[in-house]
Amino acid sequence: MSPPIRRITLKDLARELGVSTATVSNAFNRPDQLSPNLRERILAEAKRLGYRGPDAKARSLRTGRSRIIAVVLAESLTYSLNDAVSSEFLSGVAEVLDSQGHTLLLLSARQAKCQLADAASMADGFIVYGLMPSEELFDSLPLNAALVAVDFNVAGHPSVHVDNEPACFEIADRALSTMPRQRPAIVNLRLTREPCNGRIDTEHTLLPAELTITRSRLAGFHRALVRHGFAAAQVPMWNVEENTFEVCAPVIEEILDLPANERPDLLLCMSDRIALTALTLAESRGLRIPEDICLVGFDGIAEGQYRAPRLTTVRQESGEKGRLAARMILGLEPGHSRLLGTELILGETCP
Amino acid sequence: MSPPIRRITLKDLARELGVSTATVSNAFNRPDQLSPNLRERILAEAKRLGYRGPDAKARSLRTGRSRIIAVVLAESLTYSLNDAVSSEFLSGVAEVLDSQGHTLLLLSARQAKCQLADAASMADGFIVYGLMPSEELFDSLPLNAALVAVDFNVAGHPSVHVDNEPACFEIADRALSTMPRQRPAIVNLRLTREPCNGRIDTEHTLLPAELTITRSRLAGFHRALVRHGFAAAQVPMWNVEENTFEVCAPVIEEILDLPANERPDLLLCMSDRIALTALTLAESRGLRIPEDICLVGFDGIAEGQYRAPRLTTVRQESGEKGRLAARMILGLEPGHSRLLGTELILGETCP
DNA sequence: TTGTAGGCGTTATCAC
DNA sequence: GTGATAACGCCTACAA
Repeated sequence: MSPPIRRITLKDLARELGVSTATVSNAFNRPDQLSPNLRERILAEAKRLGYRGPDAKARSLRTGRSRIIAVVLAESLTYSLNDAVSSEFLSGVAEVLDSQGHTLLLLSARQAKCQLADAASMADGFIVYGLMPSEELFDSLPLNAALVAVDFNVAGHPSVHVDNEPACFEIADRALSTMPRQRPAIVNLRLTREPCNGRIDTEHTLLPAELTITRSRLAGFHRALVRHGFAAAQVPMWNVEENTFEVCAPVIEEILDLPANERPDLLLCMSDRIALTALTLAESRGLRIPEDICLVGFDGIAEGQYRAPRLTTVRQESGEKGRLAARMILGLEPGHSRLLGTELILGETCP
Repeated sequence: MSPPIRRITLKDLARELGVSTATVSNAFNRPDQLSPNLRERILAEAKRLGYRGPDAKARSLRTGRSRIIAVVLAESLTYSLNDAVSSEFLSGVAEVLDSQGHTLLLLSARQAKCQLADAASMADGFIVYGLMPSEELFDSLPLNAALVAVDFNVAGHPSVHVDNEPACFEIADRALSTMPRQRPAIVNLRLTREPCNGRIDTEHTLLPAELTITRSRLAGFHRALVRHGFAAAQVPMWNVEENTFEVCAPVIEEILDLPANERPDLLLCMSDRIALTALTLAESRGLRIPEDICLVGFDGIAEGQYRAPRLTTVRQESGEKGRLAARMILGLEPGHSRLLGTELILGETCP
C-alpha cells in the first residue's frame, strides 16, 4: 500500500512476472537466450510497468564498462567549445562515438583534480587533446586506461598528429617565393614557458618540443626562412596566449602600429584565428592586403574561407582527427600512432 | 602470488591498513568523521598503493547520484558543436557545471533511442536544448527526472527562453523605419512541417508555435511589417533547413539571382548564419550593402561583428542561457521559467 | 572514533 | 530455456 516512490527495478519486474531476474536481464541483453514468447511477454510487462530497461549505473558497475568515452581538453571547456578547431575535432569524435553507441563526456584538464579522477573512473577510455601532459593529470587516470593522445605524445599510448613542420615549411616557403618580402615576422601561439602576450625577446625561454606542436610549426617556418636567406634568430616573433580575438588583438595592434618601415610585410601566423584578427585589424587601418602586408594562417577554419579576401592557410582535418582518435579508442582502428596530412589553401591574403 | 590484475579497491586498502572499509570511505568522503592522523595514514597508504579514490561507478550506484548532467541537443552533435550559437550555449552550461563539480554528458535527440535511455539513467539531470519535443524522447527519460527545457516548453518543467517576438519586431521595425524599402523578404530557419529548402508557398504548412521559436520570430517580423503597411501574407518567405553555409547558400542564391526588380531589398533573416551567408554571396555578386540590399540577422555571433560591414542583428546571450539552465538544474536558481532579454546591435548591413 | 553488515540494480556462472 | 546465487565496489545506519 505504500506509494512506490522507488523506481521500478529489474527485480520487481521479475517478481511481478514470476520469472527470475536472470531471464529478465536476458530479455534485454541477449534475445537469443530465451524464447521469443517469453521475451515478448517480459518486454510488454516492462512497458506496462514503466520499466525503462536496465539501469546504466548498476550495469556499468557490474560489467565494468559504461559506454562513455571522456575527452580531456587542454583548454577550458568554455574556450574549447567556442574555438572552431577544437569544436570540429569534438564533432568528429562525437560522430564516431555516436554511431557506435557510445556517449561523450567532456572534461577539461583545467578542472579540479578530484573531478577529473571521478569522471575518470566512469569512462571506458580517454582521448586527451592538445595537452602538455602534466604528471598530475595522468595520476588521476586509471593505470591501464585506454588512452589516445592528440597533438602530443604519451609514452605507451598511441597518438594522432598532423604534419605541422612540413606544412609550415611549405606555406612559408610559398609565401616567400611568390612575393618577395623584406620583413617577415612570426606570430606564435602559446610558445613561451612563461605567459607572454606580446613580443618575444631573448629573455624568454620556449616550451620544449615534446610539449607543444607550436614548436614544430615554428621549426617549419624557420626552415623556410633560412632557405630564403633570413637568419631565423633575426626574424621577430610575437606570442599570443590564447587563440581568441580578444587576447590576440592587442598583440596584433602592437605589430601593425609599428612605424611603416619597421612594420612586418609578411605575418606567418600559427592559427587562422590569429591571421583573421590581423586581417580585420589591418583592414580597419586601411592597409592593403596582400600589397602592404601578407598573411598566412594555419587550420583552415570555415570563417577564413567564407570571406573576402580568403585566408591563405593550411587546412588540417580536425574533424578527421577526431574521428580517427575515436575509432582508435574504440578499437576500430589499429592502435598505433598516426600522422595526418594537411593541405595548402591559397587564398588572397598571400597569393 | 597471483598477479593482481584487478584494480585495487577500497576494501583492499582497508584490509592492508587493518581498518574497516567504513573508515577508509570516510577518509575520502567525510574528513570530519575520523581523526586527522588516521586519515593522513589512510591517504598516504592509498597513494602508495595507487588507489585513486572511490570508484565513480560503484559510488553512483550506491548514492544514486553521478554528478553528471546530460545536455540533450535537438540537432546532431556534429552540427551543434560547429554552430556558434549552440557552442556558446554549451560553453555556458559547461562553465557552471564545472565550477560546481559536475560533468557534462553530451547527447543528441537524433541518437538511437536506446542510447539515450542508457545515458539517461546515468545522469542526475537533463538540459534539453532547442528541441521540438517528441513523445518518444521523454519516454526514455526517468519519470521524475530533473529537467530544464531551453527554447521550448515541457509541461511540468521550467524553461529558459529569449524574447524572440519583441526582438524581431524591434529589429524589423527599425529596419523598415530608417531606410524605406519596397521589397522586404523573410528567410526562415526550419519553419515548415515538411522539409523545404527554398521558397515557401501556400502549399506549405508551418510548424505550430509550441514546437519552435521560429514561429515567434516570424510573428515579430510580421507585426513590424504590418505596422509599415505591408500585408504579411504577401511578403515572400524562404525557408532554410539547416543553419549552415552549405545548406543556406543555394536558398540565398535563389533569392539574389532574381531579376533586379523582383529581388528583395531587405532580408529579415532568422539567424546570423543566414544573414552572413547572404552577405557573403551578395558581396560576391557586387551588390552594395546596405544600398542595394539590407540585411538583418539574429543571434549576435562574433563572426558577424568581427568583420566589415558588421551585421545588424539581435544579440541573444546564449552563454547566459546556458549558465542559467545549468544553475537551474543544479538547484542554484529558483525552478521557475525565465525569459532572457536581448539587445539590438546596429551594424552596417542595415543602418 | 571506529567497525559491522546490508543493499544499491545488474550481470555472469552455474546448475537444472 | 530457465532459475538461483554470487559478485561488482561502495556508502551508511547503527551498534560498539
